[in-house]
Amino acid sequence: MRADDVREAALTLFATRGYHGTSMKDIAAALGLRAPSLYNHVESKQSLLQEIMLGPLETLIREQQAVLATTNDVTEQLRRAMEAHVRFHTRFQRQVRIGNNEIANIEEPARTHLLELRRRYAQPWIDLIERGVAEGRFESPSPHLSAFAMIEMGMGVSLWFRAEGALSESQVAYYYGDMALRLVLTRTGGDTPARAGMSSPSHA
Amino acid sequence: MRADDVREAALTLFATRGYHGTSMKDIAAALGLRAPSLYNHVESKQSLLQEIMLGPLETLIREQQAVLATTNDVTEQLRRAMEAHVRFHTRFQRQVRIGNNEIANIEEPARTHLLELRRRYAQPWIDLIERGVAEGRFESPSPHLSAFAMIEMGMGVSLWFRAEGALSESQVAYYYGDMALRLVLTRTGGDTPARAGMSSPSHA
DNA sequence: CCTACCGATCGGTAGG
DNA sequence: CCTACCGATCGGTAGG
Repeated sequence: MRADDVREAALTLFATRGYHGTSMKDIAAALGLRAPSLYNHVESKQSLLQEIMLGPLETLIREQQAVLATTNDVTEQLRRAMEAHVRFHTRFQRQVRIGNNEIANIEEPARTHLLELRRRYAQPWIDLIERGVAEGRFESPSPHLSAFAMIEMGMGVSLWFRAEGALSESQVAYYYGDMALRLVLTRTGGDTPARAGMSSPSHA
Repeated sequence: MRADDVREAALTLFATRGYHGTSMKDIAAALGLRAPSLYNHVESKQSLLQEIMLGPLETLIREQQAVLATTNDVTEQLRRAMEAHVRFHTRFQRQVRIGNNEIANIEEPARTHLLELRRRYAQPWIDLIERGVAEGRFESPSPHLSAFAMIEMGMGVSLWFRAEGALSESQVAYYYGDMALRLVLTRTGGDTPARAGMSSPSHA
């Protein structure tokens, strides 16, 4: 029995029953243990929640930084940022659900830290759109709103994506990448790249 | 003291502290009462949650039906559906938060009913996009995904909208209406209407 | 509308 | 890893 096993059990239970709807006894039972035994591996129920909520968000931010460094073309950066965003939300569905639903239940100072990490993740989207507008490639009455719309749109994938479903992770990622560009690309610009659609992704 | 006062107090507390994070004692205290007195007005804590989660969703569906009946033009229907969607999400922010965060805590059979109402709300979006594609006005590799993207995008408004903010409810609604069209309008179509932008809305 | 009270459950500790 | 146990809190009822 490792601490990660406890976290994994807590992850599934928190995601399906909610934080307060899950007891330490429930988590222990999922592992074939009694509740007090969990305290040999984790500090508290609250610390489990904080690790589940903060860890994946830090991963998401790292992945964003990595993907933005792969090109300087603002259009392609936006496309790849959305693809990475969507891939994350297909892979960490339980964590995203907890991250969104349990904000009221994460205690300070972790809560403030979480909201700060969220802002830190959103900022590059805003910057990207503002730069695209400055370069005349994008149009947006409010880069803030456009960024929020894109982020929220992609988070929704975590609500319905199924690995066994009709669309693969990559197909969904390409589709959302296209949609992000649709939201801001100038309609008359001769530089608008051909849209990939889902049957002919522009890159692997 | 009316039952509505109890619901209103529960609404604010559930939205900020979560369902299980709010006790009947908390709700009573917000009204200057003791917990047992609440049972003269409401049946149970769970019934409060169910009313808060189901009532607004029924309102949303009614408003959707009304707005779709105002025109037969599929483009204009989509625009107005998104505007109504966004207006709802600026006006019922607390209810939307509870509706999204407490799905694990609403008991059967209300939970199944809630999910059924959600499907019933999503279906006209899908139908609309499919019809637009059939008419050659929209393009979408998957009307389902396009619909989910639009719905989720608009729901995000409930997370950040502030009545005292820089943008009015109408400005945000127009902006999101434009974005919905951007997601599906054919780019070469001569029938694409001029976009309103936020400074010159196309209609009041 | 209140006080008094109920059984159940909670997160967590003691001690081995 | 367990049993035994703690104080606290919960939703709800009795009875007036």
